Amino acid sequence: MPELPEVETIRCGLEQVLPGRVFAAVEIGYGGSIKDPAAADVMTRLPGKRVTGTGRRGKYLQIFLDDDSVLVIHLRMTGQLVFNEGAAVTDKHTHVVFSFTDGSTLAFSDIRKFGTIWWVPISRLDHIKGLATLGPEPLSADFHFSYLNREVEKRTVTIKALLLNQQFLAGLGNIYADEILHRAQILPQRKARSLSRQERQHLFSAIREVLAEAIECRGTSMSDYRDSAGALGEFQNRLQVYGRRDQDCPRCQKKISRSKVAGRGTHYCTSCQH
DNA sequence: CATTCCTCCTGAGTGC
DNA sequence: TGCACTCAGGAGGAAT
Repeated sequence: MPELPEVETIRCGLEQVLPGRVFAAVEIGYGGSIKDPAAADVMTRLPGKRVTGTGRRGKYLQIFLDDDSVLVIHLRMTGQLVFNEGAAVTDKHTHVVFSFTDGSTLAFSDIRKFGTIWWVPISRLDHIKGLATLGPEPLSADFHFSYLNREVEKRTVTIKALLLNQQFLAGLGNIYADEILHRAQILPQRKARSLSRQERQHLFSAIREVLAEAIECRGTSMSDYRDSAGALGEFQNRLQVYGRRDQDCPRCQKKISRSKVAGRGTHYCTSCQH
């Protein structure tokens, strides 16, 4: 599932190829992927617009256009966004294909159809609710220890639930929440406010370290994730707990546990996480 | 306001 | 082999 490192990897790939290209056509196989405006509007009005750059907030990918509008794409669980210098490689899960005037294409595919595309003026970006209410970017200076310390203190939920809350912090999903808590040696079912000051500091560092390493590895390809060139990431080879139920903990060699926490399948080591 | 539950969707896995 | 069933999960919205 694409989380911050995967979306950032895709953004980085698109930044290399999209700026300067001009949309020529939009083919829509499943209009449900386009939330706003109506799919027909995108088909008639997007052609002629030129890409000026790319951006990302949390798991929201942004493609900026020369009329001060922006395409916003959220891949949710199984979405993929693949650029091709020629015709798109499509299957029954390809829902939208953007073509550029030079014959190149950008294909949006999504098995579970949870992924969403918006096209809005930059001035109306805050009408996308999930985007408007996002917490700080974990790798930016907006995210600092005193913020985490303050937020953790006032929450009654488990620390796993808090890490998954996009309003607390932008971009974490199920995989990295588990990996971060393992690195910080904190059990996911702990109440957020029960963490000691030292645990909060370990957590703060773990968030930034795990995300930075995952970006360096170009993301985690457990199942569906591919980068903008259709290539796999590498971080699945570095996972310590996620998807490793009953295997040995790399830190202490005890068996990894899995149970449901915050409604999500959650992986942890009862021996070295406390 | 904070939190929990339900919903969207399809493919993979399980049991019979 | 086929069928019914459960599970996986991001996030919006309803319910509590």
